[in-house]
Amino acid sequence: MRVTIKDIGKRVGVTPATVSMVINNSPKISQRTKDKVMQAIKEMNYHPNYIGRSLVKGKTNNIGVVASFFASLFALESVRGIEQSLRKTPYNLVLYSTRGIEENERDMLRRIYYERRADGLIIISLKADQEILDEFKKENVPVVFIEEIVKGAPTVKFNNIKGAFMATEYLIKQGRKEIAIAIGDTGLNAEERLKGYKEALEKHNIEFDQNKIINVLNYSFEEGEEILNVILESEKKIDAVFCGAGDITAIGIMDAAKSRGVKVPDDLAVIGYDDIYISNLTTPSLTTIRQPIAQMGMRSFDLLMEMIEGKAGSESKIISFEPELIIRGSV
Amino acid sequence: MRVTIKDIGKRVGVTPATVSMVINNSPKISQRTKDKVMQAIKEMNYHPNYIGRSLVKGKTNNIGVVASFFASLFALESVRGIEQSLRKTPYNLVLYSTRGIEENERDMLRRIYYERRADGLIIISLKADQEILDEFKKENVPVVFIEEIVKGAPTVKFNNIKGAFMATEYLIKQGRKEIAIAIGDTGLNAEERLKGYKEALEKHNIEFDQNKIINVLNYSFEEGEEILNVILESEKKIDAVFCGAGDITAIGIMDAAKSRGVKVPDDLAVIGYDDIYISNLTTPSLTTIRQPIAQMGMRSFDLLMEMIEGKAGSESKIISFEPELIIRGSV
DNA sequence: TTGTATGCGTTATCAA
DNA sequence: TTGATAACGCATACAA
Repeated sequence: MRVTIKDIGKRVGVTPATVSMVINNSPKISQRTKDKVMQAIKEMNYHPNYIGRSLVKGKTNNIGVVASFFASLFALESVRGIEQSLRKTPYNLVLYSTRGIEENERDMLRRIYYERRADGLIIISLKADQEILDEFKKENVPVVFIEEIVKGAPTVKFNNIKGAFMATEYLIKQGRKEIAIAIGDTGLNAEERLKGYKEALEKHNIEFDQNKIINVLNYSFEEGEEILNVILESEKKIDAVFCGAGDITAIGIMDAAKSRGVKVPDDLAVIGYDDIYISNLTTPSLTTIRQPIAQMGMRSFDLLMEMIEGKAGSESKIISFEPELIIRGSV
Repeated sequence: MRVTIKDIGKRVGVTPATVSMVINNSPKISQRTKDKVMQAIKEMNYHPNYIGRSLVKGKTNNIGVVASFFASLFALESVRGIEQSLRKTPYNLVLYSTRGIEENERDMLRRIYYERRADGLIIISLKADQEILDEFKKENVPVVFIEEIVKGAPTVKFNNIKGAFMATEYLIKQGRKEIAIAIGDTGLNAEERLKGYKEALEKHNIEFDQNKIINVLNYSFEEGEEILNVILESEKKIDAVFCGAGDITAIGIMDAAKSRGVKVPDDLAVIGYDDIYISNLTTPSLTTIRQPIAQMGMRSFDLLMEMIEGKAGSESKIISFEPELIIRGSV
């Protein structure tokens, strides 16, 4: 059987309550009893049972991280950052995957919430409806969102507008005139990056051309080839592409260019988004926008801690992380 | 306040015990009571409290994953695989990082164990001493190891001997005679890969030459340059290198070769280990050994489930995953 | 078929 | 300074 405070109490000749007070460093226990109890704890190799403690305290010391999958670079990098911050605290990380099923999200969040599985939640790239958020608030379960903006809770996210702006402006400053953008057509990120692209054009008095938007669907390496085809078949001679869809697709574009005899960056400048590891190793290496994902994960955890400790409110606010332009060989 | 079985009981006019039995689908409850209770559960939006349930059941429905860090490709890929298998089950994943502090490992494992934090443990690339393992057994907490072999518990790992053998033999069959191996000098993996390398040489009657072992320290891209230097300065003219230290270093070797005017594969054949994403995208693309890390994560979780359900014993055994030779352009 | 009583391991309140 | 007792939410053995 496990050793409990009862056993310790019996051994020392005090009640479990006293043992508990010793464990919790109550100031009103005599040094003598303290010593005796501590001694017994060591000798009997006692460790407090988390479950019992949680039940009476109403606190799990768990932080839940919810995402549709833990498979993407983004989700795993976020987890990495969160874990890094969490090391300073007594909290543990519990991963909840909604298995990519959208209807699951509501259920999942509800369950975590009502079943008392976590003291706070970090929700990665998931939408949550107002109703659930209100429930969470009632019970004081703090929530931080990553990348998705929901009214009534803080969001930690990247400044995509600025990232796209920097990329586009850099292309312009390098003398490119006909700049295409390859970007997904759904989601806040794509929207913002398109906005940044437009803003850069506007600032430099280049007219925005709807035809220069190339729609990206699955963000794959293979899709780079299709994108290159669109570029080559374009009416205007495109001399640069900002691939807001990410480095993987950008590298796909470069790869397709190579086999089609299109020289990067001379014939076509390419700039990516993400700065994944490989981007430094391609030929030419990829100029791109770096997002400090892990850092953002850390910040979201820190914020959640502040909320749990009551140092920060749970009102809507956006904490924005600034991207960085990494200049390499593809522009 | 939260809704508990007490509240449900009051509402319906039964005792909490009855409600509990309904929730747990006891066959000896009349359909009428069942219906009424279920109705109330819905209306009052009741969800069972996990903590309470865990306390009485002695079961947390949590699976702990312990690693020194959750930062490496290997650890995160494993988590990904584990999570994938876990989706079919009611279990949740709790991540425990030992923060890279070796003394922490013991403490960490002990705490998880005694504090009843998890029903089972998957330990990634960590050594655990016999003593702790014996404790775990006493309390019936099943443990599965990934990559590290410990007496008294099953291990899921890759067949490194075979992987190295395949790589080396492929080089031999391509007509290479002077084959170097770049490999770390500590750890089971390095040991096994070196063994596979030797076995391939032996099979093809090539004498093993101690001088062809190139010691790798930090598995970095940059280290590739040093390795190439060793190769070029070698007495015998080396015409191939099996980089058992991994693809990143292998790509570093190729990169250094390019800037030194050494042609891959003509002057020097290079073969890596891991098949990371980028290996398909270098010029030339890297021939390498692929390990299905995520799959292995899945298997380790499945095995743990079998142990928890009593379908599998917890005795020492090794489940080995076979690597795959991915032939590309660098050999 | 349902109710009563008890216990899981801990903490907190009140008395002594 | 310590002990007795109740409580957290739930499940189960036994009684009714």
